Amino acid sequence: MGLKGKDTKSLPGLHERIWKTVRRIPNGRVATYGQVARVAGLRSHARLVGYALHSLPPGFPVPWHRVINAKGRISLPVRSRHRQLQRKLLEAEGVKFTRDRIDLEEFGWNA
DNA sequence: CTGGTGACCATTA
DNA sequence: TTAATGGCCACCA
Repeated sequence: MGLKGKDTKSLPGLHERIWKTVRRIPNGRVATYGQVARVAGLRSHARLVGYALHSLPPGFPVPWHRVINAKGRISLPVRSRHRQLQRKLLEAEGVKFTRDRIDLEEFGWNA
């Protein structure tokens, strides 16, 4: 019954769906791209989550920084400012990094 | 239509 | 532990 990956064509506003889901991640917690995709009902669209966040209008009320990759790391380019900003925002919420990694067992969102 | 791209992921070596 | 690989598919030029 549910969406099995291919019938996403008829779904309108995939980006909105994704943003909406990201808005549900609690303060001080993180979710992976794949997890966001699953919760949004878009199984095989982990990459689209990254794309959707990338194309997020500046100042749009979505906690994009709470989304990281499956390894528990920030996916943004090492050199970019956004990467530093993301880490800063997370640490300000109490998320701890061990080297460059976040313990998903401890800070992962229980959706 | 076609082909390239990517803020991904699970598996394998 | 990291690195490579194949799959994934909406988006864009």
